[in-house]
Amino acid sequence: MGESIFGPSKDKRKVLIKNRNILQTTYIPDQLPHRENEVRIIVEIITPSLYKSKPSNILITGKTGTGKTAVINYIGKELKKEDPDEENCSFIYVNCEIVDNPYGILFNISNQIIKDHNNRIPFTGWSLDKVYDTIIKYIDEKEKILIVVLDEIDRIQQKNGDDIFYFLTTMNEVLKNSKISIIGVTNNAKFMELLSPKIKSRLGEEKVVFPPYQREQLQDILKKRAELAFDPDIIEDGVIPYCAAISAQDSGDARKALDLLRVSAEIAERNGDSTVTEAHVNSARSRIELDAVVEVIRTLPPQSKIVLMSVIKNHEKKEKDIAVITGDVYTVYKEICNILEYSSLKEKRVADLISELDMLGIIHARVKSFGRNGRTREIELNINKDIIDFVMKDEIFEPLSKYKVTKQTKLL
DNA sequence: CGTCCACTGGAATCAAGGGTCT
DNA sequence: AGACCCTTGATTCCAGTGGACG
Repeated sequence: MGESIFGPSKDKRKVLIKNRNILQTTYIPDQLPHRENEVRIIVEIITPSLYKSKPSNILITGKTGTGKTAVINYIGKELKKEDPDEENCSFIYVNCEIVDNPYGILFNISNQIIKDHNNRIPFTGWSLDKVYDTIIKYIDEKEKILIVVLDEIDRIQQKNGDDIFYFLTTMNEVLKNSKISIIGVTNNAKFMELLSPKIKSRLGEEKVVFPPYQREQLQDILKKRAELAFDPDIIEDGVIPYCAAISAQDSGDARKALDLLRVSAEIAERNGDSTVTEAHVNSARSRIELDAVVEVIRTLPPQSKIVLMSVIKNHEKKEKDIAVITGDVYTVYKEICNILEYSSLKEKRVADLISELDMLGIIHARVKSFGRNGRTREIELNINKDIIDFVMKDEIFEPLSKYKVTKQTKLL
């Protein structure tokens, strides 16, 4: 038998994680420590659905990683246990981060209810009215309560206004035998303020706020998961408190804490170490940050990459204390498009792309008035040298290797 | 104090690409 | 085949604006 190229790597690698699933963020544990209170409140509100009467709509808010999604899915699972054949109520979960347009939402909801394949709603092609009518008809026949969870609900609002909420909340006025109640989930505390008053009062009949986890609570959560995922003595003593402390410091995010632990263990595995130490946590910490940004940039559409590149080029050339502004970015942007033989977008669109990059946290762009010199955005980079290098290495920029910003841009 | 710059921010509109329905 | 529908990305239009300068 020949030597496998995987041989050395396999020899070196020790399996430290006994059960990988448990450390994934999608895993729903059987119990959610320190969220008993929230579970109880929500369960109390939606219990009527088991008796075919409509629960109030709920709006759940809380920062990322405070267990909102976990709690709601957990409750969904338990609800299904109480009513296995969905005689009285159905629980429907839609993640609006993934489907964020009205048609998509209705499509998603309907096809979780409609079981027979012939009556399914096509994923595009119909008018919204038709989809709406079909759903209404279908669920009214079922004579039951529908609990629709809209996770990351602020995403829809952001892109499409509140038309869809109007659709959804007025369904009850048309429905005779069934009712629908909505659970909105968001990490944007100001989400409510963006809604029209009518929708606001409907959607927010009940409100539940998830507080961030405290350090001890995070520690507890991690410990419970670690017991399931690892054999004893794999994780060194200080590691879990350390992970908890780090995550508690920045906003009590349990997802981050879990990621930290998982990545630490993965790094240890790859190194061939037999335990997970605080040193691993430290390297995990920077790895996670780096990976996240790199991933965002890698998947950027080409035009956004070019805009980002022109921001970078502007900063390379810029003189001390002189701001890079939208106009500068646009002139360089056009030159780059020329060299790359890409068609260039108009000013407005590029300005919008700049805003998007800002929202992704890759750049800082805040509006500032320069008096006589107008009012525009002052643009700064928010990524470090390594990541800039990564951007430069992107294959679409190949023809750019010799290029330097030569033209004097406006403010220089 | 008023002017006036270089945009911003929002809305309306268009074009292309995914479809269904008759 | 032709009429419609929805979404996305881009363009066009336009009123509005913070503050340095005169």
